Amino acid sequence: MSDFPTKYNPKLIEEKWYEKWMNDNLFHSEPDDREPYCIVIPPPNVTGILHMGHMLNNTIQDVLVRRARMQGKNACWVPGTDHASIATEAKVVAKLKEEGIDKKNLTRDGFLSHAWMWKEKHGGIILEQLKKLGASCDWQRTRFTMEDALYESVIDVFIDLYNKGLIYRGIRMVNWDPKALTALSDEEVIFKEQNSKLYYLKYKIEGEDNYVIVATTRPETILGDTAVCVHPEDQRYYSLKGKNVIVPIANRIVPIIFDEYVDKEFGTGALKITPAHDINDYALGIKHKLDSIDIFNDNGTLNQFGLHYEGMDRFECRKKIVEDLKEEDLLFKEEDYVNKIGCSERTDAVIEPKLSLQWFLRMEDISKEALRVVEDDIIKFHPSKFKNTYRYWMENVKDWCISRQLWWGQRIPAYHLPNKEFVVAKTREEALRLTNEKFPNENYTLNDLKQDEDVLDTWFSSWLWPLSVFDGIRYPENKDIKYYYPTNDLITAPEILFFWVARMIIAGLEYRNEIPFKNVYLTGIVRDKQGRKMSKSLGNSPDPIELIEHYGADGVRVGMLMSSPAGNDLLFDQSYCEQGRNFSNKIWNALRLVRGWEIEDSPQPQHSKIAIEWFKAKLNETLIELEDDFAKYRLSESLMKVYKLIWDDFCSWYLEIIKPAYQKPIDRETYNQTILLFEDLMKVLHPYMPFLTEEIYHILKERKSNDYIMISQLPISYRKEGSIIDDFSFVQETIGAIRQVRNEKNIAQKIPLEVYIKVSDNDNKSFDTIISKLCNLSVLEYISDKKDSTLSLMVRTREIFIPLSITINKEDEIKKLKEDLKYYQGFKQSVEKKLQNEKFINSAPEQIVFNERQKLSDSEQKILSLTQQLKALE
RNA sequence: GGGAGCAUAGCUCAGCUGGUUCAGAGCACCUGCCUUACAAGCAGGGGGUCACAGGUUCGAAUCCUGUUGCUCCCA
Repeated sequence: MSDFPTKYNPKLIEEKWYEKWMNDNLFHSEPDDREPYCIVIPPPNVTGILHMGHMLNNTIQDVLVRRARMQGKNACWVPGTDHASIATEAKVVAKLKEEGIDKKNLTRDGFLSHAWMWKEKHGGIILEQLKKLGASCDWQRTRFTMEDALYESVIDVFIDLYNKGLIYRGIRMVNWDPKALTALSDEEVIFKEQNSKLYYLKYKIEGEDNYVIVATTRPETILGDTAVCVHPEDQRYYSLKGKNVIVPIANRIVPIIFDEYVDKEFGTGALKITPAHDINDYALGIKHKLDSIDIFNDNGTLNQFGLHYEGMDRFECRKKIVEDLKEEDLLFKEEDYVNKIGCSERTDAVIEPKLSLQWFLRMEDISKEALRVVEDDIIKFHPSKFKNTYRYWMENVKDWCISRQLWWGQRIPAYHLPNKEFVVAKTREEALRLTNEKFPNENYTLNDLKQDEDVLDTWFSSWLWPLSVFDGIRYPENKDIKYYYPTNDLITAPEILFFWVARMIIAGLEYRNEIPFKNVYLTGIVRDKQGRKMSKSLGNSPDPIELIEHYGADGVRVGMLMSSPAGNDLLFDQSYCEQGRNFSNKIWNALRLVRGWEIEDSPQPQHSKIAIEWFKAKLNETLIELEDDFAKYRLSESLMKVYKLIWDDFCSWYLEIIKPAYQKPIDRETYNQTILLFEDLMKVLHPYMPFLTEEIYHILKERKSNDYIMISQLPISYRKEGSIIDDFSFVQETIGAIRQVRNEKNIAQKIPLEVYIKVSDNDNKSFDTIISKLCNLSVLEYISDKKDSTLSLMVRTREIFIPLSITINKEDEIKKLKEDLKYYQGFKQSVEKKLQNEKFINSAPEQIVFNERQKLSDSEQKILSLTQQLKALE
């Protein structure tokens, strides 16, 4: 006992076991003839550090993987990171800047070597932190989206899709990040509410003294205006048909066009059209064949079309142009206005819609099958409500802009030729061959080929993740991909349902004609107690590593799981971790109790025998319920069931029953059985609390050096039979009722009580020794008559009498009995009413009617006995 | 503006195809206990017009309609 402190200390234990598991290579998986169970990790960003979202996400994955492993499956959890082109490039640029190096002065290769150095130094942080959490990833399979095999896979896919005619190059309005100097996808733009101003500008009508007033939030873009648009049915502007207006400051003459797109209610009902700088204007520009004047440089300053504002930043220019407009009396008025502004997810710069030449993937056709497999539940979403969101996106899918104007990423394998044409090929040599095939008369040489400067969107790597981690793109017949693919479960956040999940489904179907995973478990967002999203800027996120230090990884895992029913946001509070830690301690102390017993070869007491029988049934019942919970991905409920099985059923009931008197030995049979039950409990708990359970597993018994709980088999459930669980719950109610008497009458546990039970036809006396033991009874007898001057109580329909040495308050007892009587009389009446209703008798199922009859007879019996008790008292 | 979802105890949530698992769990709270595994504990207890208003039904937290409030997604 001296080796076992009263408080469980996770620190050393967790380090010890993780190291042993690693040394014995228990996380590693190779294809064999067992059923595979595979999860690929959602690759965390290589720039990141572990946050609470990762903790939740990876705890769930580890629970699923560990459980599968203990079910005898060949479990494989593939870890890795993605290269996060924009975020990483931004970090590297910033770091170089600190060192006085400007990216512009570096060559592409020079910059990339800095980026790789940065990656080597910082890229593995999250993965190392996951080890502290207990994650049983197959670290030998760790992948990175920029490593050679995965890089090549991305390039192969690009070439293949290009050759299939699915990738094209085109001018489009893209979301331009003027800080990162790259295009962003729609999903990388965050709309934020902002207080701004609505300016009302005067556009003079050509040849008249009149003007049209146009409202805009972006007066600086007037320099790119090529029309003013009004609604064709707007009476205010009927007279303007066929006329032109003069753009203020630019003094350009532009037409007034009519289109139903315009909202008559907004502003003045007249809209300025700037096709180069607004997505809607762009569409109108095409429709009405307007010119498109781009007034910005890539970095958000004005170009030569910005006239005398050239070189000025767009926001500076806005201020200046408003002043100038005022001066020229072209500003009619300005008013406060709240609108939503698109900002870069990574750099927070205000997005500039910009026309540019980009690479796109045609999405419409390849999305169809990906929608169907989710609609038909071939891939199941948990919770299923996300099917709606998925459908909406897939039915309105837009072409995917896959190029980024960066260096850190897979460089687009397209080679531009002096004749403005290009070829797509894996190598420069191959490109030249293609070129000469295509343009045999030009006699181009290698020096004429210029590779595209852009890299591919990071998601264009991640969408291959379930394939590329097994090298399934380059070698589709290799044994890993054939064995592990399709993977089983994907655990991720709903925010990236489209970014990532949908695209993985598309890629899987395209390249293996098979779904990439069977289930998608969508976790909630981790929020603080006030419901705010946890973020670095708010500083409301606890440091996960500190949490682990404080509560133990097991405690934190329990805390995360307890607070997170599937798909719900999780209002995280450290008290959940505290609950997890307390649970560790509870189990630890149960171990201390059991290990402290001295064993003796004596006959097994009856109460222990029954307790073992009951607890086995209870364990079995829980195993069955857990199977159902896991089938439905209800992890927090499953954990709660194990929690209660251990805390309530095992500790509070089972151990209290079999516990020998102080300093008395326990019989060998009960002891052995208890060790086995304890071991089973630890196995069931292991997926949730891997460290504590491994430790206890080894304290319960001497083990061989290669015997670990993490690779043991989960207890297997059998068909439920017998009524011991129901019988025992009646016993629990009885004990509870007697304890309540003790509590109310303030009788200490050490004072023995006498209890008399009124005989009935179906008394089951086999649990009586348990009642006597747990209630500390000196007498437990069955009597045929009621006992006078005793306290009486009812458990279900059984009457119990307890003689008390202290005087009982007659008045109180009568009052209580009368209240009970009134309740049961009312209850009986309502049941009778139901039974007298012919429609009920005719239309309700037989079982329901039978139940009602049962209720009636039970209540009658209660009323009878209550009446008798009252009579005896009065 | 379009779409989706949610509303049950102080908090976080279960509650399946309407009917004894029908009002439940954990935490928090209250009372009494330092009982010899555990005060990070033990025993017991209180607490909800199931958002509101209608409807369907023999019967509604559960199905339908509307109202209110909140959340998310898209524009």
